[in-house]
Amino acid sequence: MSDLEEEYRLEYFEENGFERRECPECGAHFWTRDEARELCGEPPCEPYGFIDNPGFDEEYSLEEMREAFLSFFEERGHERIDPYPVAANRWRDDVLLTQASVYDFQPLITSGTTPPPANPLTISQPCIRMQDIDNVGKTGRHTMAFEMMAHHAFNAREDLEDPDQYAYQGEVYWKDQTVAYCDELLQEMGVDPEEVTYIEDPWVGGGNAGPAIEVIYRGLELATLVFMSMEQDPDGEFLMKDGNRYSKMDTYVVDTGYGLERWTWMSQGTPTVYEAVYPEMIDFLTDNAGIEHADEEAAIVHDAARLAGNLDIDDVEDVEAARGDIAAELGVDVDRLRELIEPLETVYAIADHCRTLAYMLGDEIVPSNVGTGYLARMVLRRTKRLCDRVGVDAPLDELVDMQAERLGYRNRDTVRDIVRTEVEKYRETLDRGTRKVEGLAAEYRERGEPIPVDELVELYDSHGVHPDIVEDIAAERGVSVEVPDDFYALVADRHSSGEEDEDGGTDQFDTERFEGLPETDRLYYEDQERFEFEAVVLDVFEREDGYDVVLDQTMFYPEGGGQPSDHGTLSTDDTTVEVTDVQNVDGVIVHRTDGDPGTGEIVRGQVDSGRRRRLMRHHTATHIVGHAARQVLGDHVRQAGAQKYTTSARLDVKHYESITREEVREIERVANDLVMENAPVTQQWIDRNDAESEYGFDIYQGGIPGGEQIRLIHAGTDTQACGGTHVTRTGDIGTIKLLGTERIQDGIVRLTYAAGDAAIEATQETEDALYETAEVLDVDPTEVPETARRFFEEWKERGKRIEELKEELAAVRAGSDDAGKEVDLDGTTAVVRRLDGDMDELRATANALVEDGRVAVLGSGADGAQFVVAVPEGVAVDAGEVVGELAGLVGGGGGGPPDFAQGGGPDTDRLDDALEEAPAILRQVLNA
RNA sequence: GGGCUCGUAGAUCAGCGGUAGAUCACUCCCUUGGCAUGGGAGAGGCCCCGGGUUCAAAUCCCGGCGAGUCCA
Repeated sequence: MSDLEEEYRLEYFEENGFERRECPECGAHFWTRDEARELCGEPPCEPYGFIDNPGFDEEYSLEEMREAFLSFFEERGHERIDPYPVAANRWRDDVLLTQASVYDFQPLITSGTTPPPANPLTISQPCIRMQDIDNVGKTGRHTMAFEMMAHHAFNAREDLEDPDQYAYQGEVYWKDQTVAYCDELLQEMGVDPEEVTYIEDPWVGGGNAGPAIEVIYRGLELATLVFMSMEQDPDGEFLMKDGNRYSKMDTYVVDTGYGLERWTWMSQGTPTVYEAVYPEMIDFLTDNAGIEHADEEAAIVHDAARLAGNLDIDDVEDVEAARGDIAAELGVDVDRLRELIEPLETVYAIADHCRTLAYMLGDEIVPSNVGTGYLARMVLRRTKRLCDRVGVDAPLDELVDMQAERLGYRNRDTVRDIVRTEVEKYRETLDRGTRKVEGLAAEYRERGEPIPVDELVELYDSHGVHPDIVEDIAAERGVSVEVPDDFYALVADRHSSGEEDEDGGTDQFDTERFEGLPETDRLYYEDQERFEFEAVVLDVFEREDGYDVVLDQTMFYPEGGGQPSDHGTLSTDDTTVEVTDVQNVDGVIVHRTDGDPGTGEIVRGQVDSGRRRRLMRHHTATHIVGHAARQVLGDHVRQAGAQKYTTSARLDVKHYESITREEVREIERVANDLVMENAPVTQQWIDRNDAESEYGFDIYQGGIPGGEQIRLIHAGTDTQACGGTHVTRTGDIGTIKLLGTERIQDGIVRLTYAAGDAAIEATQETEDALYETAEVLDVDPTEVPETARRFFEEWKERGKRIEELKEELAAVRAGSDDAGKEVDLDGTTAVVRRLDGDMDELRATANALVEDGRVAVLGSGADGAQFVVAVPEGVAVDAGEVVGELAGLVGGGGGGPPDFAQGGGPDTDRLDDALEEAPAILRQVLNA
């Protein structure tokens, strides 16, 4: 076991007169040139030393600092790399957002599977950390959006037996050079090297670990230098702070992080980081919200911010606790201080949130109720709330656009459109919620009770209404609300009730069996128009209901990329077996068959070409529909999933609104234009980094493949990384017919379409339905809508007329005395009558009789035996009881309120008997 | 990916096994010199769709479609 101490004994430290010290306050070990230094330099051991006293020779804006950093490393042999999107889920599925520059290179590059885009490289990577959201604006130093400036070097051990197993070889540079660069950069900024401390602080994360150094200057952590070189290993030599053991890896990576905002802040020495990073926006917002401070007030605010920076505040509770101390020190009342500072804190948060939104939406995240889209929506709504609270009335899309412009995004119109759409949606949600709360408030005021907690939870969880909003609205109506401290825990409880289902991925292929076999040669990439081949049977595995056949090469496409597998046959001279499924198991292609062709045999393979051609058309059509949708709806349209069949295909795309009929027609038109262009569809194997730099991240519509070489499909101007089989020219698709759109979740729209003969079939089906309808209506197909409308209107008219006639009929019946039996009940007349109509007629007749002041007992045998009993006001007969008795006689039941009841039963034969009994039942009930 | 809520008149919603309702908007009449308003009358419903349970379903159950919301 080792505690890594050796790892920090750098030659650079030795040669430059550094000494290793232990901080008496916090116990951390650190390196310094200053012989007199005792403390590590980091808060809380030491306060900030740069507020009102900038730490660099010159002031830098955000943009200037970014440029200074990147060119510094460029001049020292690093290639400058464009930043990656903040939506990290685009290239990895374990996280949603980019939170550090090294995220760009995980996991494929850090593990050595894929070469880096350059080595060494430098980058300024936008990052978003949602976990700091509550602190933003308040602590003076937390931001949700930030850029992590970095230089990275990817190294592999030089003593490896097989260096080519990794995508990069040898050492570029390691710890000494990394610290030397950092030191040099600081000095170039005008920093006195005696003031800098390098604190030992081992790093652990995501299964990797390594020594790391925090770079502290005037109380501010300016950089972290991480030397990622270990991986988790139960038998490892190193025990790290997470309690796990780690061992050295063959690859080791220089992972540095220099906070752009902090460097900018250091150069300006403003009280908070926000004033250094967003000066224009803060001016705009305070002006817009009408926040003005007299000189004396401004001085208080300034001093309070400076003091806050010196305190150990890392979250919101600390801020509240610290506020009292600060007020005391300034000799100001704490409430007055809060009154002065809170609006500013809100403004700071708005500026930061707008930058966050600019990154998110600029990088084409579409707000939604799932995934990164949900995070974007949350930030947006929070920002809107903050604006409302502090009185900023500038439209949110304008505020976000200010940041988007500054960050150089080109899709600003779409971003604004999305923000407007979202603000409108939020307004509707708020309106709905407000009405709901008002209703509840009225209800509970009546009862004189506070609104209970479960209603609060329901309002938040199901309707998105925050408890504070409920409190506000309820207070206006004089109803109290108690929000429990564990409110969010209660919400969480509602989510954990369901059992987690785990169906361990019923892997129908036992992958271990194929491990010893060589990867199958994939002939289907060589010629996508050939469907016959010869191959040698390498092995055959018997299964419960068939066989798994492995060949040396195959033309059969295995299921993948949303394209189902090929079907067909394998034949020897003696036998022919059917191929019903094909899967790729780590490069070994497995054919599921109904017979055993014989190991070692040479087989002729025949792919079902009709099926394959249909799948190819649908696959190429999928690329084209995606391309067309992007053109019609905007650049943010991105594939969220796709599946191809022989008769149709579907493509799920991210979009923030539902698609209109006009847009469908336009997409269809653009797609078919591409088909008619008859452009060649070509495949290209290319180095992944070349592909990315030439075509951008948008080639990864269907997910990110591994490996150094990736396969691109070019269809006209559309380029995508894709492993599927495609037609040779777009014209081979024949035609593309959109069959429908459907919103499968908020922010994702599904397009369903058919290509080629499948398109014709689908169209014919639709036409058949129309023609058949036209025939039934006996009109021309073009007149169907008008006729249907007319028929529907007439149908409604008739329904109403029938109702009226029934009423009239009932009145007439009630007035006539030719049928039925009259019974006297203590002076009230009861009419017992059989009347074979439906329930409506019985009810109407009964009502008419009641109008006359008579009790009605009506029975019908029209649909089973049915009764209606109605009683005028003031007569002591319970209609429900009477019906209950009568219905019992026909084998059913019934009931209702005392003045009007219905019932019935299946024994129609006994209806008359039951009516015979009615007078007796009436008297019995009357006497009861 | 999971949880929860909601689809009833043009709009907002109530009703939650037993005769489909309220408010606003709409039409007409009255009050007024006119308007705001006030009084009265009327029209307007495949109670989202499809199954099931029941004597009886807007109401309960299942499935679908549509919308909203919270969490990972």
